[in-house]
Amino acid sequence: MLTPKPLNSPAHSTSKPTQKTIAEITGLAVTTVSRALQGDEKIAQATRLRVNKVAEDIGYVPDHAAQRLRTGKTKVVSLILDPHKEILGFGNSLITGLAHALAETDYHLNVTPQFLGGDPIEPVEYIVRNKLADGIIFSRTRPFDERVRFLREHSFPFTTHGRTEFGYQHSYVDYDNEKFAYESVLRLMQKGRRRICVILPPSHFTFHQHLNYGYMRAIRQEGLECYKPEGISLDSDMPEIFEWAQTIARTADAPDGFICPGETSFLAIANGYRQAGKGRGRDFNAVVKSSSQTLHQIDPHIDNISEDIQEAGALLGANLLKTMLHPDGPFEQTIQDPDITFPALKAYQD
Amino acid sequence: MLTPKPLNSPAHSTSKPTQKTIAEITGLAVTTVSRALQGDEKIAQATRLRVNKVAEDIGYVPDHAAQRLRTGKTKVVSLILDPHKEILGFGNSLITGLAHALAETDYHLNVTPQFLGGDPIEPVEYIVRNKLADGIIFSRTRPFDERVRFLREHSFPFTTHGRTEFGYQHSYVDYDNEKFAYESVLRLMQKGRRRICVILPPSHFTFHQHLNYGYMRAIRQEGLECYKPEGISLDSDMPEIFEWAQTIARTADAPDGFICPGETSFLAIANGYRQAGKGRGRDFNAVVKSSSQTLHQIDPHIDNISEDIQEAGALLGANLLKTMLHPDGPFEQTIQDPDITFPALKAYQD
DNA sequence: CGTATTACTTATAACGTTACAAATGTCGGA
DNA sequence: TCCGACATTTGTAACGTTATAAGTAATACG
Repeated sequence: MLTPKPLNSPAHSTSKPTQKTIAEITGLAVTTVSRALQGDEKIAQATRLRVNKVAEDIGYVPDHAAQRLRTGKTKVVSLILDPHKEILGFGNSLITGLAHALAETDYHLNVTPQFLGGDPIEPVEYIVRNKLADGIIFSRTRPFDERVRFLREHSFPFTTHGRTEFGYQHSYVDYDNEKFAYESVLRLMQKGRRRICVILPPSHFTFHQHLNYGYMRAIRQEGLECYKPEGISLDSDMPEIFEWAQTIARTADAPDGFICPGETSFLAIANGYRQAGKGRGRDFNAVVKSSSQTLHQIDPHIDNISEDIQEAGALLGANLLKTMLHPDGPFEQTIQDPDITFPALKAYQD
Repeated sequence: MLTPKPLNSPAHSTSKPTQKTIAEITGLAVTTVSRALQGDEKIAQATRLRVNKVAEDIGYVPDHAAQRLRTGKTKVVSLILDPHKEILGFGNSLITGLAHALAETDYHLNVTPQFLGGDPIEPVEYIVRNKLADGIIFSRTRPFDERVRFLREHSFPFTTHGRTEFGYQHSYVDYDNEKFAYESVLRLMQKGRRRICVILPPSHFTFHQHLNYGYMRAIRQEGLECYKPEGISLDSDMPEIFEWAQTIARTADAPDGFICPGETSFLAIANGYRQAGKGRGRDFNAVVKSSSQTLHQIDPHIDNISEDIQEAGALLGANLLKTMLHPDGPFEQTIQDPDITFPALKAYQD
């Protein structure tokens, strides 16, 4: 597995082997070597085999910089990672899934962090201007996302995690948050809850709309009242949510059901209610969207609907690869279906 | 913020501006332009200013590929990210810290995932062979880590998260796990615990030794018995730890104190004990190493010693930058000091 | 007034690769 | 024997940048 020692012929002993080295050894022209390595059918098969053999023997590896300079292709995919607070291990899972999708290709993964409070368009512009990648992936999409507009204008391949509401099509992967919210309300009603509250992400994100719509549809259908906390969102810090929950828990018509589209918001709420002397199962229930096993360990009886982030990463990778191959569509649009399999009711009257 | 429109002179209207474009506009030679952009003192200041002005006006951005090809420098730092299970949000925090350290430089961050079960040397070899970066950062160091040996042999700049036991020096950032374990034992004793158990990482990691040494030192000093679970490690899956805890909790001399160098192991153990009818505070206590606010929400009374992963990322970045600047040392070696500030005892007899 | 020195600027070549157009050799058919 | 068609290989130039060495003009010095 270690780098093989270079051959000891005078011409190519010291420095690292290039196509020129192979050309000298085989007696072929550099052009021929290049095309043989690319698997060009116009090169005799015997030659291709010989070149590849020599290449392997001397430990030739193509120079990315040179290929990039010549072809204009970076062979890099950029993931813009923003500080998701609400989902435990979001970044890791997404990266892992994406890496799997790219593993069989010759694309590399480049992660550009989106700093908290920074303008989301910045990293995108930077990558496009400096041609740091051939394709971009980002999340926390907005209905009329500036980044989508920018990338489309520049005909730069991309895939988003989350939909937009532009008239035109683009590649995305999203989770059916509408269904998640709708089903969550029903589940909480099954448990006898009527004052059902939903924790929403900031309203400028597209998935705010989806969650809200699913929630409102169920609320109206069931004739319930609508509870949406003021000043609290999925992006609020845990202590902030905790404080709010503690306060609201002590009010007369405190919510008795919570829809938490993220794990951390649930933890803060449960803590707040506990502090106010209210217990889960007795005084309230919650449905949580989770993407790790963590909640199951905290309390095995929590109703949770899982979102497979690693799968999302893999799908994003696959969709982006297709987009880079066919930049003018058709665009792959994938919606992850929430896996609604709640345990039977009677066992969970905790 | 949008890319400025290129000038409309016939010579350089369509394609993206290069140094050649600037040369044509200013009437200078390309070489002069190049050196002016580099801030070479030998170029008249007036010229430098003029070149930079034009460069900005036409929206010139240097071509990374060309620079890389010519100079051999990639201006990339590679973080090899392995699937840490025990720390919530490890990857995100490390990346964020690292990104901050690199923000002011012209280095980019490249994340190469280490697949579960894959040979750790593989991504390192790959990066070095293909010259994908100028420096490497990795974690989960082993006492005689193959990667350290390999990188040293190839004189490739790197910084590790965790120490090794090689005779020679290299740059690293580590957490004082020895102190963490030692202080944890003392804390649990303060709470009246005597059967103190430590959850250790797999023994091939260096921080296994450090934790073990700190633990053993305290155990011997205090004349306690030593409890180390067989077949369970920090890397075990949560359900596995849960099962083990549930079983052990029912034994006669079940541990009454736990040292958890990761959040997830604590959650699984607490769950196991709970399932066996044993409560935290009453039947056992734990000291947890945590790197997020999550545990505080789950139970505000948990004794936890925090490890600042984001700071670790920033330190790793800073140390690597120094190493790349002075490849032959001196090597920056940073140890993060655990912040041992437990709440007063009486308030926490839960 | 000629030469050394300083302050700049520049021509040339190269990094490793690939696109393009052109060249070479081989073979079957007229 | 000659021609075209085919299979295969090759020379040249270029991608955008920078290192090297060499150039020019102006100034200082004796």
